[in-house]
Amino acid sequence: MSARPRFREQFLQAREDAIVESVNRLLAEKGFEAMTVDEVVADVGIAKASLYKHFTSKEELAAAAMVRVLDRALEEVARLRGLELSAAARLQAVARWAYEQQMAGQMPALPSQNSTLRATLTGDKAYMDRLMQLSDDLGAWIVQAQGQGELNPALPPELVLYTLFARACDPVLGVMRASGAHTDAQIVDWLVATCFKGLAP
Amino acid sequence: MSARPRFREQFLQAREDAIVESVNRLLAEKGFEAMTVDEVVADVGIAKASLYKHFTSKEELAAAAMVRVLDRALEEVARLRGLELSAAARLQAVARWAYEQQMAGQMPALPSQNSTLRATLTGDKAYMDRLMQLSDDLGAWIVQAQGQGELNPALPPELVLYTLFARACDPVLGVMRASGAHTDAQIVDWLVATCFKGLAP
DNA sequence: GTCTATAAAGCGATAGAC
DNA sequence: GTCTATCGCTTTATAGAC
Repeated sequence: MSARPRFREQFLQAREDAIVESVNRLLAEKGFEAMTVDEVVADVGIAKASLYKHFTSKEELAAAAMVRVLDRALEEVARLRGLELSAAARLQAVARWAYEQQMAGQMPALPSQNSTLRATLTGDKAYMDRLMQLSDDLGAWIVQAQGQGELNPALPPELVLYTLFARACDPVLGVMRASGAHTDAQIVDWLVATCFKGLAP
Repeated sequence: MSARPRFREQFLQAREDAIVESVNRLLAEKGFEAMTVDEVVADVGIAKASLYKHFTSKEELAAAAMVRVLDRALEEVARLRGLELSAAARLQAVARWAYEQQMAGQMPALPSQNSTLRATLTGDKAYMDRLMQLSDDLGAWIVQAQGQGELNPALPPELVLYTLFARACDPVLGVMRASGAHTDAQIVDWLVATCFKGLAP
């Protein structure tokens, strides 16, 4: 009911975007447990109480960051849908995209064990909607690729899907980059190849 | 300089073993950050101050658990060396062993980001000795398998090694088991196959 | 060496003034 | 809505009696 709601809304939206972007980066850098709310507010340059007017808990911060990355993943999926590629080639492109995001420090990493975080995520409609949308999109490509003999049909589609999700946070990338012996592009190439063709020749 | 040192030593050794076994299980179950020292002492049935007479920090607890699992891995490697198998078959057997350990809740999971933990581990001679021994053993098999054309020679041996270490904590196993749709043995088979042959047919 | 009790510090979350 | 200041809880680690 304010006199000039749109200006105010835009300002608040921009601030929320800045918060989520910072959270995204910190989650990619140190993970959920190691990231503190104090770090986030210091990075954004606001007071902690102000942050808690936008997000009611640390878990909701992580959920917002996940919504952001899922939106970008869905954008990439939509872009790939417009290209003339086989289903397997599209899945490979998605995997490559995920590795490149991780290489750029843009892939938030969440612990799979934390129960309160899981509860917040599963209760977040925005997150669950996007997660299911992405799973459906990739699942269709997986089944299609298996039918075309480009993906092992003996593997359950869910296992392929979970494997792709897991490889998006593959710790091997960080270790290989830390060794400093190879270029980022070379590492990504190897990881994509290992994911789809394995370690065998 | 006690009057009956051997009895006392044996008792203390048994208590330390009980502590490390509990830590190993808790690390496999909830990870380093979520595991609290209070949980450990409650599980073992001793007072917290008593635990700190054996181990001077939570990080050292994790290091002791890692030494334990590395010892078991080295035992498995020694066992495999006695069998008539190709280098690639031995690596595959090691991967299978690691997945089975994880399935049994015996594979401790450490965060790769925690810096104080990393500092303790790299400063722990018992841990570093075993880690380097295992890396050398597996590295020899990797180079051998690549020379025999059973492993992709285009991949740097270090990438293969890190991949095997990473798959030992592969989160895909936990998600697949949670779905409850497949047997443990079937899941392990799929994961080993995916690791070496990839998602492609 | 083991215990009870407590110190010391970090962190998530909030109260209340503006 | 934003700020400062602080609460309340958890957790690691230790002091001191036995």
